[in-house]
Amino acid sequence: MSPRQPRRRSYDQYCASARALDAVGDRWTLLIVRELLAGPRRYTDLHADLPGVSTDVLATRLKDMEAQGLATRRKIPPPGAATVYELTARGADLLPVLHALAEWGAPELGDRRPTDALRAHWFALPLMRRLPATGTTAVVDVVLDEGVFHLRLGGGDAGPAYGDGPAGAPDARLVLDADTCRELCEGALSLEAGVKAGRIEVVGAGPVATVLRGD
Amino acid sequence: MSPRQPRRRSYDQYCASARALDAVGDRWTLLIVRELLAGPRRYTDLHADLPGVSTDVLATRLKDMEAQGLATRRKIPPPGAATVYELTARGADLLPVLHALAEWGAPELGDRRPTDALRAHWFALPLMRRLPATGTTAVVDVVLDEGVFHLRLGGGDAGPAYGDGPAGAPDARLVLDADTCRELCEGALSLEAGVKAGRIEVVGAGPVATVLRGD
DNA sequence: CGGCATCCGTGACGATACTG
DNA sequence: CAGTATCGTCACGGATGCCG
Repeated sequence: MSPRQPRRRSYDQYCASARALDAVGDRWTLLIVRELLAGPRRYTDLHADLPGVSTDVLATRLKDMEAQGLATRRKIPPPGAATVYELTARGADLLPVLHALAEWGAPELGDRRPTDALRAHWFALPLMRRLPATGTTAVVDVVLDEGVFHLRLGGGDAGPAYGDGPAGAPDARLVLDADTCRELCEGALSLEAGVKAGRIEVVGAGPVATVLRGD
Repeated sequence: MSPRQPRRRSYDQYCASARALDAVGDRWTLLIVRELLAGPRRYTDLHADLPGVSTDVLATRLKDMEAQGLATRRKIPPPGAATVYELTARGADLLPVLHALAEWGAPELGDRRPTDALRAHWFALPLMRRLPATGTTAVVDVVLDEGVFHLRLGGGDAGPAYGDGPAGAPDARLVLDADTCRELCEGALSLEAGVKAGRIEVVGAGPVATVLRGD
């Protein structure tokens, strides 16, 4: 019966980095993690936000991730009866890996190529590192033409630190365009300078909005 | 003439993490970086310390990394006239990525499989994060049955933070076996407990050795 | 001997079509 | 909606050969 999975290709090295790459080094795997870090996702949503991945590869990766304890399948019963994929705690622990990749990759962004897909929440990872500390946990909505997502700042312990699901009232709201967002991520533009130049609008009256404005 | 390399396969996503994976997401690339983080290496050395990589893939990766500005070729003129590969500053900036991968992958090490290759310096990355802060820059030699490597602690700015090249007199020396080293990396064993149990020997009289002993 | 280039068999990948 | 089936192509791994 068991079709004897022909043994996933391993580096066969007794090395922590090589073991990590055995688990998540396959093409598309870390990008699936990036998507799931924003919260539970349906198969079709994943396929839509990962342009270029073929259906069978996506299905295979999700199965592998499940078998390795990185993700789980779950049925949601309410009206929107569907199966969603969700990271386990072990899978969510990959956040620092994606953070490091995003920080290193931000300078490679450059100008947007005509073939480049774009989703608003892809800015979440590099952006988080560029925003000032808020002291306490704060939720910031980021609004771009391409979409909206929210960041949870200051509280790195409980679950994913960004998402685009339903949110309560945020502590502040940031309105900007994709190019401004890129300059922020690269560090070429400071939040304060962007606000002064009128390229970034900070909405909100609370202390978090005040900190973001740089006052 | 230009054979028009059919364009390296890209994710075509305007996302910092995806751009990073475009550059270093290919099989073997990050492991080559791991090797070069220890210092300049010859082609043959790389091939020897990356068991399983085929000669053409290694040559192709090195050429890609050179084209992308991650590594350079250099001739060393003295008696050992050979060409060595060396990371550029941009390539060395991948250290946090490998750190994050190593930290995540350490719990996956488990028991050593009979097929697993092992090199002493593969412990350098996860081990660095488990050693106490030394205040000032310190060089620690780590001695295992499989080989020796040294760590530069406390001074993360100047060049690679580990290596196995020729070293001057270290500030301290750590002697242990591979299994003890694994438990240290996983956090299952503290340095102090290992010393008390006689599984780790700390050699040296200076302040760094004293800190490592946990006094 | 170090540093690849070439050839070949296998498997992973990408696109499309189709199904419960 | 959530995949499975099929197929052509390309990347990978292993072995060998060439060349300074």
